[in-house]
Amino acid sequence: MPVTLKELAARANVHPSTVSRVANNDPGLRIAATTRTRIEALLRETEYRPNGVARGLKLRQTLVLAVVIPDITNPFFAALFRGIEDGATPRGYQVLLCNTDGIPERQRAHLHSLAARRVDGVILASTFLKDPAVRWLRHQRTPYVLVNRFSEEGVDPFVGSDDVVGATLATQHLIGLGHVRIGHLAGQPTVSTGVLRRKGYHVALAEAGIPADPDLLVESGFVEEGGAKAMDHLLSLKHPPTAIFAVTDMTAIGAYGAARKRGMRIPEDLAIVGYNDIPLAGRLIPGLTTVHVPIHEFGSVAARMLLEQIETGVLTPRRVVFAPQLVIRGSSCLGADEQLVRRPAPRSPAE
Amino acid sequence: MPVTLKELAARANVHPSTVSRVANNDPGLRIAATTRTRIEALLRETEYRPNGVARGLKLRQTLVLAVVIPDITNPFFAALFRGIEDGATPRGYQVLLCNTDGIPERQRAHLHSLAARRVDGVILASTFLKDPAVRWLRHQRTPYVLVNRFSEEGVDPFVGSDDVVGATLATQHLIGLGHVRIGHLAGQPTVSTGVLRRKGYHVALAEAGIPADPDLLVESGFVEEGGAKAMDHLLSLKHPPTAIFAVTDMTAIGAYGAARKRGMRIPEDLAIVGYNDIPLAGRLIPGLTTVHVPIHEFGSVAARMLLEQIETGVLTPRRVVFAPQLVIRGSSCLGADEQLVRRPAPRSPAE
DNA sequence: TAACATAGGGCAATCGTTTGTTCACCGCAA
DNA sequence: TTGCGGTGAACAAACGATTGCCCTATGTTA
Repeated sequence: MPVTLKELAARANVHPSTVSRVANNDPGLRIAATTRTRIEALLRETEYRPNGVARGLKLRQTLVLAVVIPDITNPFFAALFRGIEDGATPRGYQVLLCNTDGIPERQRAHLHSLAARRVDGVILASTFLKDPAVRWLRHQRTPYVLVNRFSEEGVDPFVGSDDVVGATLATQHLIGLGHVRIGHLAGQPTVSTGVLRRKGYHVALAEAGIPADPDLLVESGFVEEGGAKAMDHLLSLKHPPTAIFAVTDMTAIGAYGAARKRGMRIPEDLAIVGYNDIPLAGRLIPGLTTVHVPIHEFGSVAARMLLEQIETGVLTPRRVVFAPQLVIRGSSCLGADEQLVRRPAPRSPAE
Repeated sequence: MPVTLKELAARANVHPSTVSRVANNDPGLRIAATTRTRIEALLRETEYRPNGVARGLKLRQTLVLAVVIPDITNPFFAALFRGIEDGATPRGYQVLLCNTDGIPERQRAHLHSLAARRVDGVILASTFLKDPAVRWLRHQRTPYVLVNRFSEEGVDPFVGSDDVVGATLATQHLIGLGHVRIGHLAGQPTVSTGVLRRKGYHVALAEAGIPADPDLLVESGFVEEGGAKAMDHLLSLKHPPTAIFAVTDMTAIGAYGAARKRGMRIPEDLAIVGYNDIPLAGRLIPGLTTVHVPIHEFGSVAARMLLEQIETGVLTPRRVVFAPQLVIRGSSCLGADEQLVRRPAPRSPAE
């Protein structure tokens, strides 16, 4: 059992409050040098560390943050988490991780537990558009930051990338390669990234004067299996696409599988572009052309924004939006795997 | 601000303790039906949930577990974490995730914070042999379970696989394919998995009457970069190996890269076998032959063992050891990617 | 000599729950 | 009237720390 203030006080023959003040280095404390050293020796000897639970009760802060995501086995979220932890740990916070599998009920249940635990703040990366969970957080006055997806434009603290720009970049790249029948493995329209990347896809087509064939846009969701199914459907069309923009790298990986099963070569028979540039993307064969976003930085910036909120007590709906960059690899251009990177004027974190 | 017992008591015109008993459904409570319904209505209306911090202080349990691992972006640990969470959440626990990057000092720092927070238990997957951190946990009487790696044989609660058997299986497979110069990308001798897989490798060689060439065993550590470097070194030998057993799938992936840089074909010029069967292994091209272990189950079993310890208060050094299985894919045999699995009498979780 | 600083700590309330014990009241039997 | 048992709740003491205020010596100043 760890030692308590009371025990130390008894051993040093002083009042617990005195030990506490010494331990916390209370600046206004007047104390005899001998008493102080006696107490300090005791503190070191017993390796006293105040009970965090009691401290949390009194001080109304737990030094715990929570991260709510769909699934940590998705490399995107793993990298994101590292960023968050790297931002939080140096400031004395530790981080609870909650997986929801994208199920609203699980998200709700986690958030309720977290609130009961009085975590100091929450980082949410599994938000839907108009998400009631976010409204609830706002209403509870729990500090929070949304990452990657937002719930309502401009209302919540948010860090992510400019999805429209990124998707446009990706689609333009395929157009530039001469593709005309470009398919989109799309995210759900209930999620901001789904909507915005879809929009970017359409913007690029329109700018190039290519009519958008509705048959070429199919909803795949954000993970591998959905990507495989959707791709399979596209490839069974009478006029299948020659290129694909996938809403997510994981979706693109699903597409790889589906294409290969039909004996198609990438990129010769089918060019593929993803989104996020997860570490895995560069390891695929061929490498996956994708839209790079600074995932780790998403996390560390989100953590810092959250801590700022917590420490100042002000909830500004600040938005940090990174400019995405296209990373060209072999999945779109034959032989591009010597990693040529085209950067669209990397405007630094906006506003 | 969430509502407190005191406020509810005032609104219901009863004493806080009464509200508490109603909320907790105290079986020994004698109360007028009308009072009870009045309080229950209030509880529902305000969505009262007791302050977990206060509760934790009083009850001496936080309903928080902690997981200490090297790095969540390693797919092995991501899968492990999911297993743990899936085991813990249904019982009302949430889980703190701590990354150490394998640095003892960070592990120590995390464990100290966790102890101060009074987490109910710790799952450690980043243990060294004779790890002082483990001794410290034992000494603190913090419930804990070691996963994948152990610190001292038979002393700690542990869940993992039989590393010697797994490594033997992997090496025998390569021998069976006719390889004689078989290299090993080895883990550090300071870690149980490093030692035991090395041992399995030697056992298989010895059984086959193949003399172990010390030049063919190089320490690579458990992650990609080390694997690449070590592989590169092996390939620069006068008599390079024709086959490799890598201590870990990530190490094997590093080896893929190094081999490819030299223009070698897998498996024609170099056969590779890994360990763990992370999800990524099956997606590589060619698929990675590897030793399958039930990662997710490691996690859920560890969580259940930990909860049992917590709830019963007894720390039995129970060991759950799974029998590993060889999964043959294209990285060792040309054309094996139709996923043939050889199972060595899957003896179920041993004592 | 009385008033007053100052040094050196002690006191006690508080954070929000839980839980063993006590208490007031009522009806009923002796 | 007294005593007793049962109801229906209130009381109060924790859990371990923090912090504003108070108290007692001792020395200093007027």
